[in-house]
Amino acid sequence: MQYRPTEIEPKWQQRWAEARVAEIDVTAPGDKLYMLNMFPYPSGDLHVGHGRNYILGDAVYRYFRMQGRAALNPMGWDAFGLPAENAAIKRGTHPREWTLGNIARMKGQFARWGILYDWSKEIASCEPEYYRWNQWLFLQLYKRGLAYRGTAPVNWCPQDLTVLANEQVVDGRCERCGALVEQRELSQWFLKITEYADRLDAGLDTLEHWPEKVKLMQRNWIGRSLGADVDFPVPILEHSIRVFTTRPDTIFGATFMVLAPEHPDVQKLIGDLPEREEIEAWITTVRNQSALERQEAGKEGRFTGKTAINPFTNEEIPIWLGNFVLPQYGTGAIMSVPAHDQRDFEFAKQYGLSIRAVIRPTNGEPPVDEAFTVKDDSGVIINSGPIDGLTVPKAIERIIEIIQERGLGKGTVRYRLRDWLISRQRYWGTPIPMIYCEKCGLVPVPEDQLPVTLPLDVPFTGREGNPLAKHDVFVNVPCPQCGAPSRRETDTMDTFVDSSWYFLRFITPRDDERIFDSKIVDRWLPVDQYIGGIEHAILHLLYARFITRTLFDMGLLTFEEPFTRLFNQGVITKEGFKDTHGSWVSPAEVKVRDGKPYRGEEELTSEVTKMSKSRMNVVPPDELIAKFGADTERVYTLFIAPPEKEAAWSDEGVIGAYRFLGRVWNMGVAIIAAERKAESPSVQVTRKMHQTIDAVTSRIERFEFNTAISALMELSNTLGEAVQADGGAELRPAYEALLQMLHPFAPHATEELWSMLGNEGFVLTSKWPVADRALMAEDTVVIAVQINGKLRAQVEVAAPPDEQKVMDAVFANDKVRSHVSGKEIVKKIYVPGKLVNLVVR
RNA sequence: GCGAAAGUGGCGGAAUUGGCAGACGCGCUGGACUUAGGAUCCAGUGGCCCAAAGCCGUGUGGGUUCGAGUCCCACCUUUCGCACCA
Repeated sequence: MQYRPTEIEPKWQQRWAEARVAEIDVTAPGDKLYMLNMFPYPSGDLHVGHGRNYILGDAVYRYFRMQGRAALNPMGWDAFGLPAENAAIKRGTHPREWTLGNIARMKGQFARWGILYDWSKEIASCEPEYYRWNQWLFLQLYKRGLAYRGTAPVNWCPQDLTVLANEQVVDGRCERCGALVEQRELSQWFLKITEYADRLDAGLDTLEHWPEKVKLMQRNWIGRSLGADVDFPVPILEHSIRVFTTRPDTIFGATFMVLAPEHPDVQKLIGDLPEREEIEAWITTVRNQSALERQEAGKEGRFTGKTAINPFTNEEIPIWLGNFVLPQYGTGAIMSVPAHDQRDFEFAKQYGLSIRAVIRPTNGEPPVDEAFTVKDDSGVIINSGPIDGLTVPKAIERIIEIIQERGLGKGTVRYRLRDWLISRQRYWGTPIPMIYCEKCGLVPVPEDQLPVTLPLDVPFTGREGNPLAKHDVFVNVPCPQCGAPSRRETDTMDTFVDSSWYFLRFITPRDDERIFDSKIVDRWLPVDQYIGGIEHAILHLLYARFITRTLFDMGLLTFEEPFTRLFNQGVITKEGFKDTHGSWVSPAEVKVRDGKPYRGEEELTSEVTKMSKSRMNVVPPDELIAKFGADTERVYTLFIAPPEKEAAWSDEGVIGAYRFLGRVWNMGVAIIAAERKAESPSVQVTRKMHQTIDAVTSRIERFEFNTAISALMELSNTLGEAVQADGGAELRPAYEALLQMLHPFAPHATEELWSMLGNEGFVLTSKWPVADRALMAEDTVVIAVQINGKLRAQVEVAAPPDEQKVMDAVFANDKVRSHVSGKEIVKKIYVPGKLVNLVVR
C-alpha cells in the first residue's frame, strides 16, 4: 500500500470538521490556553509564504491539545479596508462581495492545509454585529475625551485620497500605495494615545515573552525623553519663549535659539524686518515640504534680528528660524548648544554663530570652542558656574533643581509619539458614529441607535473622494438631541481600530448585549500565544495595547497587556526575475541558458525576495498539495529554517519532506504486516524513542520546529533500520510514539496510520508521550581523550562514568600510552561525562 | 548617522553551560532495481591527499584558555529598524 496523500487528506479534514474537534465551550472548565494567529486581511488567494504563519500556529495548537490543554484557536477576518474598495472601482464588484468571496476562498485554503480553527467563533469586522461595537468603543472613548476632532497638519495620500496615520507613512510614502505623502492642514478625528505614552512605555518592561526587537521598536516609536522645559526671556515680546532640552547641563553653552518656522511667535519677531517678505516666502516653502523634502533640503535658517536672554549667562543670544526644528515635538523651539550637539554645530558653522564648549571630555584634553564633541557621560562640566566640576548625569540632575528653584522652568518628560489619526475619507470602513448639528454642534449617536449601518447602495467611481458623502439618506439625519436637520459624519475609521480589540470579541462573538463578557474574557485573556508578522511590530500591537488600557480604565478588563507571548515568524523568500526595465517577469517566460536567466534574447536579473504576487514568485499551495499533499508542505515549511528567520523556498527541497513521510508510511505498513515478534524492542530503539520524546517536546515548546522535525527523522531512520532487521510487531509502541509526535506537523498521514494500526479515536485527542529518563540514558559513555588540546583517542566507559573509572580506562588505552610515554603529565582535566584532557610536557 | 541582529560545506541549516564542528535534509557521485527514471532503495559526500596517516577548516586580525563556531577587543560584510525628536 502506497502513500497517497491526496486520497487521505480530504477524508481527515472532513472527519475533524464533522467531529467539531476544535470547537470549545468557553464556559466549560479546563486548563485554558488562548492561541491566536493575527486575523488576516481577506485579500484573496494565499501562497505558501502565508502558509508558514498558519501552519506554525496549527502545529503549536495541536501540540497543546495533545498536552491536554483546553486550547482555543479562533480565526476571523480583518475585513474592512482599501483594497476591497479599489477592487470595486476596478472591476465593478461591491467591496462586500469581493471581501466575502475572498473569505470563502481563504477558508477553503485553511481547510486544505489541515488547519483547525474554532469556526464557531468566527468574526468579520465588516459585519454590523462586529463594527457596531467598534462604534460603541468610539463613543466610550469620546465620552472620556480620548476621541476628539482636531485640526492638525496631517499626512495626505494623493493617490488613495485619504489621510494616513503617522505609523502608515514609510519613508515619506504611503504604506499602501507608495505615493509621496503630502502635508495638509485638516480637521480630523484623533484618539489620544499620547495620554497613554508613559504606560505604554513602562508596560514594555513587563513583556518578558516578547521579542526584544519588537519591544525596542515600540520603545523607539514612543520615544520617551527626559529633559527640561526652560523659559528664555525675549525683551521685544514681553514674554518668554519656552524651549525643551534633554541636555540642560549644557545651558551655559547655549549661544543661540532656533524656532520652527511654524512657531506661533514668528510673526511678532519678524514683523518689522525689511526682508520680511522673503522670510515669509521661505516659511511657506518649508511648510509645504514633506518631512522627507525638508530633510533633503539640508539645514536652512533665517535670522529674526531679535535676541533672547540666556537665563544662566544673562547674555543676549540671537533668535533664528530653522527648518530642522520640528513644530510638533517639544515646544517647537530649541536652545542651541553647538559645541555639544551635532545639528546645532552644523547650523552654527553654516551661519557663523558662536560656539562655546562647556564640557571637558573624559580624555582630559582641553575643550576647543570651534569643535563638536559627542555626548560623554563622564565628561566634566566647565564654564558653567554652579554646576562646574560635575559629570554630565549629575549636572543634569542639579541644573534641573536650579531651574525649578529659580522658577525658570521644570524637569519634563516628552514623547515622540503623537495622537492616532483614525478618520479616513473612504467608504469601506466603520462609520464614525457622530452627527453635526448646526445648533448642538457635534452630537454622538446614542448608543441604542447603534449600529450606524454602512449603506451598500453607493456608486464606486474612484473620483471625488468618499462615496458615502454622496449618499443622501445616510448623510441627512435629524439631530438626536434637538431633531433639527443635521449631517452625519461620513469619515470611516482606520481599520487598525477594528483590529485593536478583536481578540476580546472572539470569546463571546455573538453577544449582542455588550462588546464582550468581562467575566469570561477575564478567564481566557490575555492571549497566551500570539503569532503574526513582524510588520505589525509597531502599528497593530501598539494600538491593541493602547485600546486594552482604555478598556482597563473603563473597568471592563483586569489586565493591561493583551498578549503574554508574542512570536513573529519570518517571511518566505524565493527567486524572482526582473527585466532590463526593472519589471518583474513571470517564471513561465524565463529560460535558463549557461546558468543565466533569459526571456527570449533579453538577459534577466534574478533576485531572492519576499514571496508576493507582484513579484511573480509565489508558489500556490494547491498545486503543491495536489502533487505531494498538505502534510509535505507542512513538514517542509517548518523544517526549512528556524521559524523566526527568513527562509528561502526551494522546489527541490520539498521532496525531502515527501520522502520522509513516505518512509514513515512504508514503515507503518511493514509493522502492521509483521508476523515475527521479538520479546521486546532493542535497547537502542527504546533509548532513541525516549531521547526523541524528550528532544521533540522541549523543541516544540521553544518553537524550534526545524530541529524537532530533524529529531523525528532520526527516530524514523533508527526505526527504519530496526524494521529492516527484525520487521517486528514489537516496534509498534515506538512507532506509535513517532506518529504522535509527528502529528502536529503531518496531521493527515498520522491519523490514517493511527487508524490503520487499529487505534480508536484521533491522534489529535491522544495523550502526548512522556519520556522516561531512566530509559533514555546510555549504558556506556564514549569519552574523548585530548592531549595538549588535540583529540588523540576515545575510550568507552560504563555509565555513569566517574573520574576513577575514566582515568583507569584512559591510561589503559594504547594510543594514549604511546602519546604520553616519556612525557611528564602536568595536568589532568576531566569534564564529567565528556572528555579528558591531559596536558603534557 | 544612530540602534539591533547575523556571518558555519555547493545549498537550507545543526551544535544547553566553552569540550569529537557540519546533526537532519536538499543537491551531487557511484551502485541496485528497472523498457524507462525527475520513482524507490543502498553507499559515499568540508578541504588538501590515489589512499591512509596527517594537516587545514565556522567573515578578517588579535586576545583569554589545557581547549573557542561559542567568551573579550578591533575591523569587514549583510540584513532589519529609526532617521533632524533637541
